[in-house]
Amino acid sequence: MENSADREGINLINELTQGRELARQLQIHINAPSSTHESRELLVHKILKSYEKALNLVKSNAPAGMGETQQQQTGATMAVSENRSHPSTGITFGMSESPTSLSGSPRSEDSDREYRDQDPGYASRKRKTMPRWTKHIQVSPGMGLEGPLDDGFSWRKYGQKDILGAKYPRGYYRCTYRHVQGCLATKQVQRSDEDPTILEVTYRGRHTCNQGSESNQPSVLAEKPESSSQANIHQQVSKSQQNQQEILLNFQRDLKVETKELETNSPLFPTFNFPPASDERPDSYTFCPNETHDNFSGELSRIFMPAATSRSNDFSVSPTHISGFAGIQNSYTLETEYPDLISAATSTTNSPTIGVDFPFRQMEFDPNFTFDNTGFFS
DNA sequence: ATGATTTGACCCCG
DNA sequence: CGGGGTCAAATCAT
Repeated sequence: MENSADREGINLINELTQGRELARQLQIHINAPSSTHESRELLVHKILKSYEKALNLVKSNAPAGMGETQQQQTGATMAVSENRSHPSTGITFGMSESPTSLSGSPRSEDSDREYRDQDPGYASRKRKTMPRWTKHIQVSPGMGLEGPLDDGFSWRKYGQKDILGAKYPRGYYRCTYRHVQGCLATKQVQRSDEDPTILEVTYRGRHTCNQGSESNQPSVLAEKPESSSQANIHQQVSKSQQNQQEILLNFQRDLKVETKELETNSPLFPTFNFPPASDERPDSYTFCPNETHDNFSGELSRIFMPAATSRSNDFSVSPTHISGFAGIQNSYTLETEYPDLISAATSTTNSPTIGVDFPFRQMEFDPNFTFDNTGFFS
């Protein structure tokens, strides 16, 4: 059993380190002509969130009586003011800790209760490695696309629950093909109580069903045109999702080779960003390395820079050329809260690698997943 | 009739 | 013990 104090201390350091790194990136962004408004906003959002987390960590150790600042995704509210038909999304990618959400409460996920009976070890392990990331989706008030908004996959609602401290209930969705194809992907949709036009969509698990797998045809998805109540948006997204899934799979496969190089410094990870490509190929994966992980970046660039975008020091993000999904900017931020892995890494004598390989080896990436060019360590 | 949603109960975990 | 997540029967929609 680990003392939680150590763990929180590490997390605190991580948060602060990430905040610093994000601020640096923001600085670069400010000077970079290629930087977009959205990406900067996103960085601000992440910085704020990082500090919120850090504050929470401090508060948890501090004597009671300190004011409770509301933790909410301020920056996610970055309304894409220029176009209201362009809902914006800010995505946080995490795996063992809930992002600063409206509830603020820790979550426990057990989507596989059934399996656990037969194979507890398997189930719990699988659950722990289940990736989780959150999008903050802003929907325009007038539009009907909310709730289970169509992200290229078909979901089936299996529950709804009032969350403590949240105005609106949280909806639970699982992949429609869960039982047919054993796809364990789930998502939760929580409307922000501050701004009801913001949906916090937390995805969990990778789609193993066909809708996100290997078919590259333009119209693969939704063999089931359900959800007549909600606006069915164009679903070509899934194509790029499939692509990205493959790429990401390659990504994690290749990555574990390089992890040894990363033990040098603070556990910062490079981040990257590629917009949800409109069509078959996401044509610009932009990947932004951190200063400390150049070899990492080299490795990544090999994988993530299919085309001309090989300027590994550039932060060029082009979230503008989105299509398919009503212009939603998909920027996913990897969050690495992995206390277990950290404590494991730090306590192990012969492997000082700060769990660097964790996110890519154990995490399964989702097809509708895009990296962002901000530090994804939190 | 079939499949999705609703909704209260149940389970697990912190 | 309480909150969050899931199950599953009842209900609704197509």
